[in-house]
Amino acid sequence: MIDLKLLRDDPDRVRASQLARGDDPALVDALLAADGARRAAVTAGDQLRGAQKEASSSVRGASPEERPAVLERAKALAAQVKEAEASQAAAEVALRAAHLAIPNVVLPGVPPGGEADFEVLEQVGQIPSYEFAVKDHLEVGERLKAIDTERGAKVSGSRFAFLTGPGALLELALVNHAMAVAQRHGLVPVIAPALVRPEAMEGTGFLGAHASEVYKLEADDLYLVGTSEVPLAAFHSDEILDALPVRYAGFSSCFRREAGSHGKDTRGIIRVHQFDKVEMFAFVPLEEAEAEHARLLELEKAFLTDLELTFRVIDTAAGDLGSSAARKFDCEAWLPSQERWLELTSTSNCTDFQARRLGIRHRTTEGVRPVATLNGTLCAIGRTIAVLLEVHQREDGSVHVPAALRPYLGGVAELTPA
RNA sequence: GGAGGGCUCGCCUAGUGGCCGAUGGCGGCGGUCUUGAAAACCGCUACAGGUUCACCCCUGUCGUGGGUUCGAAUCCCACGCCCUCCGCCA
Repeated sequence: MIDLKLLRDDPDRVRASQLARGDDPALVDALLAADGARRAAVTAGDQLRGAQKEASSSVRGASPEERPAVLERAKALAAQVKEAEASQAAAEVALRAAHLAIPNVVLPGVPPGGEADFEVLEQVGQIPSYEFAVKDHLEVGERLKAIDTERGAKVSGSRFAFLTGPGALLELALVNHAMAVAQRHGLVPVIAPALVRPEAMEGTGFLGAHASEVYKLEADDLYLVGTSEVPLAAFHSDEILDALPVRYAGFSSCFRREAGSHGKDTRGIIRVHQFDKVEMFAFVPLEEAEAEHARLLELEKAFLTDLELTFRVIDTAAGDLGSSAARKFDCEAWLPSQERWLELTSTSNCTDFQARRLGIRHRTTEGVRPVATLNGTLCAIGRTIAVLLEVHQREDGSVHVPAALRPYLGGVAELTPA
């Protein structure tokens, strides 16, 4: 939810943000109108309630003669209060609906436009070249007996895979390395629930435009999370935090319906319904959000560098931001088999948008204020394995293991087909 | 799945129709005292909304929603959540 004070003070900024995202600026005016209507309803209700309160407390002191008249007056006011409360409730509902319709206000500097309008900030490493015909990650993985998509499909359907042998060990190594890095930088390791209540899902903004991406367990009114951002954000919901910053690194399985991506990335494990991920999450004062965002990006870059991958960093365009994000940086690694960049990590500055919905605040000298929330991928494991297998493959089918991962793999320097 | 118990201000707790936004303790903050600290004593100590430059003031909030009533933390109904015991179970 955006800050209504900002909207009142500077509606043009919100309109400009809507335009940059390619969303309807008229929604901003609808929200302004709903806000005004609610305020009028609240004021009217407060006055009536005050009068009614006075009337009912005068009932006790009334003499027997005047009692019937006083009671009559109090009753009449009670009826009016009831009406006023009904219209106040209606105004609140209308305001909330209008409020939820507006995504976060983008930060200055975010490129306007859609998915293709990102800005490349930097490239780390050289695009690798190979003196043999590169295989894609599935072929490499199958020869290593690390990935089994056929049995994944047999057991669970399309877009499911088994990680076996070296594949499974690689996952554990990546998790361990990610958690070690996280701890070294002061993030608290967390194993998060993958099933959450509707409030958590809604509060993080995943039930809006992307609701069809989400698995829901109807019988239990629970959702399967698509990222541990959801449980990590909701971890402190309805709390007033004493000391900031608070930083976590959460591990969980992630579930995505991939409803709108038929025919896209169908091969291998680049786009599957279930994968595991280590996600960073930070709660900081609003003024420190941008600095924290830079910090999360640095951690992501360092992690990819540890894995000896080539990647570029992009500043995502406004229209490609999630509804909660005010700015988003993606790290995209080079995928040799397709000779293209593939998103491996993503870090979003959600400013106070999620915190407002989730009721996460902290005390400042000016009072209790919503915090800023930020998230960032430390390691999306399945996709990272896919890229590692491709980038570090050799002609003989073996795969070079980056030095950073060796301690977690019994010291081996390469994976070889059995 | 079966049977009970409970949800009040950061934590614990008092409170069975108007004098309750709500008692007391702990914790926290400020002050007195002290070279400093502790102890003791005094004071302050929820959030949201409306109005306001600000103070004041007004309104709402005792798990949530509804009902009864002139008036509800207190009575009624529904729901949610937490806990305990039994059963089952990684």
